[in-house]
Amino acid sequence: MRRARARTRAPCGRADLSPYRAVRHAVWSAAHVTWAPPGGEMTTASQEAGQEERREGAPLDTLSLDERLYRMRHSAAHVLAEAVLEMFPEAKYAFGPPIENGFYYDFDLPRPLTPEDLTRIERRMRGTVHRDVPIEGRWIPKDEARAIFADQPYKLEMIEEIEDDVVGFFSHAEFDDLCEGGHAERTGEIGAFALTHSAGAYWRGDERRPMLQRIYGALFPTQEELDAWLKAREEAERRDHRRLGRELELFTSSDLVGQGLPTLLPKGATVRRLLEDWVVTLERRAGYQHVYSPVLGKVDLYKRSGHWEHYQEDMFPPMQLEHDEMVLRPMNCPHHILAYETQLHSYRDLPLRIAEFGTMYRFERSGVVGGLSRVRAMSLNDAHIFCTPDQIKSEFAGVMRLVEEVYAVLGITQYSYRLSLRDPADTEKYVDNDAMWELGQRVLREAMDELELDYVTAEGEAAFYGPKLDIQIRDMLGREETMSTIQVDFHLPEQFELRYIGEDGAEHRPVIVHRGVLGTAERMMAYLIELYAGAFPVWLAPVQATVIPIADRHLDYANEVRDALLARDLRVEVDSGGDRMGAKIRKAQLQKVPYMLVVGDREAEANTVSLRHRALGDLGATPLAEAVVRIAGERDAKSLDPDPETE
RNA sequence: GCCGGUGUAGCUCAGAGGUAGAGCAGCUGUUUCGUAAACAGCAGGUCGAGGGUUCGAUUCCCCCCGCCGGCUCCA
Repeated sequence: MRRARARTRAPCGRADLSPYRAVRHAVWSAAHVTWAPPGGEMTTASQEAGQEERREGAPLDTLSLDERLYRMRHSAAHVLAEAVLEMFPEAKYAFGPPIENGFYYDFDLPRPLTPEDLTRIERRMRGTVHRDVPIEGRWIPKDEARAIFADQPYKLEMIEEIEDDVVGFFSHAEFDDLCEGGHAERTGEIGAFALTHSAGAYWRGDERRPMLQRIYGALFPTQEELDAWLKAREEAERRDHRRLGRELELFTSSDLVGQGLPTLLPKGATVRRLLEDWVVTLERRAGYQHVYSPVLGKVDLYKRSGHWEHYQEDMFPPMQLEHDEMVLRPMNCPHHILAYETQLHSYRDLPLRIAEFGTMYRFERSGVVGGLSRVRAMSLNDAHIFCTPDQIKSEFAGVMRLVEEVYAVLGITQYSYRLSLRDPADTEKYVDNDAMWELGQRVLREAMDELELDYVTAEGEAAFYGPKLDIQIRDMLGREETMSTIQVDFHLPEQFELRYIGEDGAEHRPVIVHRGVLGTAERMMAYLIELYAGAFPVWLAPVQATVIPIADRHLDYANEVRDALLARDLRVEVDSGGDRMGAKIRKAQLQKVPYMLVVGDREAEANTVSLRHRALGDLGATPLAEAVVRIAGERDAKSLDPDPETE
């Protein structure tokens, strides 16, 4: 198995593309996403470059690289920078790597860019591509680099951070860049590209440093591939859960309520309740016990748990009551700990699994909230497993089984594992206890290895109290989010002085495994809306069937059909409006109702329905009883649609 | 929170320094129809909030708020 943790050096001066991030892209590319480069997994060019002779005058040759796309995208970033520098001679250029579907470059510019600027920049870039000039690289001494980039503060900063005596240098035409390569040989080999948008980005990804302007471009070897990607992106935008949420009447939000506080409408509430009931059932079978705990509590509780010290910034500010300061809970671990503490436990009680589907409140920064995937009131499918240290691995495996079952039923196939570790240097964010972290991280690694699962590691992504294994999914636009998470915690048991009586009659400290399967109901719904493009499988569909009477005289029979479905506990509506049948079908199609039951004279006569499926179309005359069995059967089997992609 | 964009009817969007328009949805009427949109009429907006410039602002300027794209953060 692959422990995907390679040392990578970022191009154009190894700035803010963290090793983890570079590798993460590689894993996604290889395992899940749209392209796999000729060599299979995307080895970054700089890994190869690192094996070359680093001395002054040595050719910085990348011909051996079998990474054409990487090189095309990287060179396109250089061509972009060249165009921007021509248009804005006073511009400072910072960092410009190839990324998954293209490239970007960061600039410090005298004024904000407009869409027209992008058009002009793009035109200039095409000129450079057309001129087909050679791109050349070599190693140069640091002093020479300092002279070349004398008026480029960002480049100078990068030069100073390079430990070698020589630095990579690439140029084409009049354009120079500090860069360790992975480039096309000539600008004519760059392929088909388009500048997509510009956005702000902090220098070095650090919010205390200047905000630069980042220009993003998409690039593929051929125009056909680029067009296909642009088209796919447009389609992805059409299944944005925020858009579908409105169109399908799933949820709404209002600035009268506040940012990040959406309201689930009846149809969305139906979906959530079904998901929730189902997962609670699975958890009960897996030995979890469910509790309810309050959303408001004294700040002292969170001081004891450590949340206050480490998490205060992310909590809603406290409210002052008569004698106490109260806060909205950001997590419910302390409550579950209190549930554990109501009894003195024997080792025979363990593992004890306390679960709750409750809402947490987190004061997310205003720029990040949106839709259902990033909210300030989130309903966690949370549980805390109190166990002995030697039960951690089997509990971990049990959670993974649960996650896999849930994902399989929902049809979630594109996800990756991320082992989130602490950043040892960050004692502010993380509980300061080296031994505890080492142990927790080792246990998680071992557990993953035993399950033979591939993962990437991410330093600085852990919870404040312990390391975690996150399961990452991507939304339709490729943005990555954590869905499920499993966390090992030696800290909270210590804080609350938890204990159990062991076989030896002595007191021992239990371990807590925190875990979320759905993550949050909100984020899971956002994801599923996009995954299904709003066409929920029958078991989750807010309306499972619409009965469509052809004319008013068929209303009585339509109601009979409805009642037959209701008798099997199906969610059914009769469209008794004045529209023609075609319009009623269209309405039901647009609402993504799985089944339409058209009834007219023939059907009323023969006690049949004319069955239509939203994806399969007209299925023809079907005896009413048969139609009911079919729909109820699909519901009970939690079947996925034949092919949601093609809808 | 930061950078940029943006905010006109329930939704999607036009418009212009002289107090606004379309399509869909809604309502009413006519039509009773066979697998993705029948026809007609009606109604619907302090043009995101506040301030300023102006004889006059929804339009120009400032500030605030929301939304969108990123960054940072994160379930």
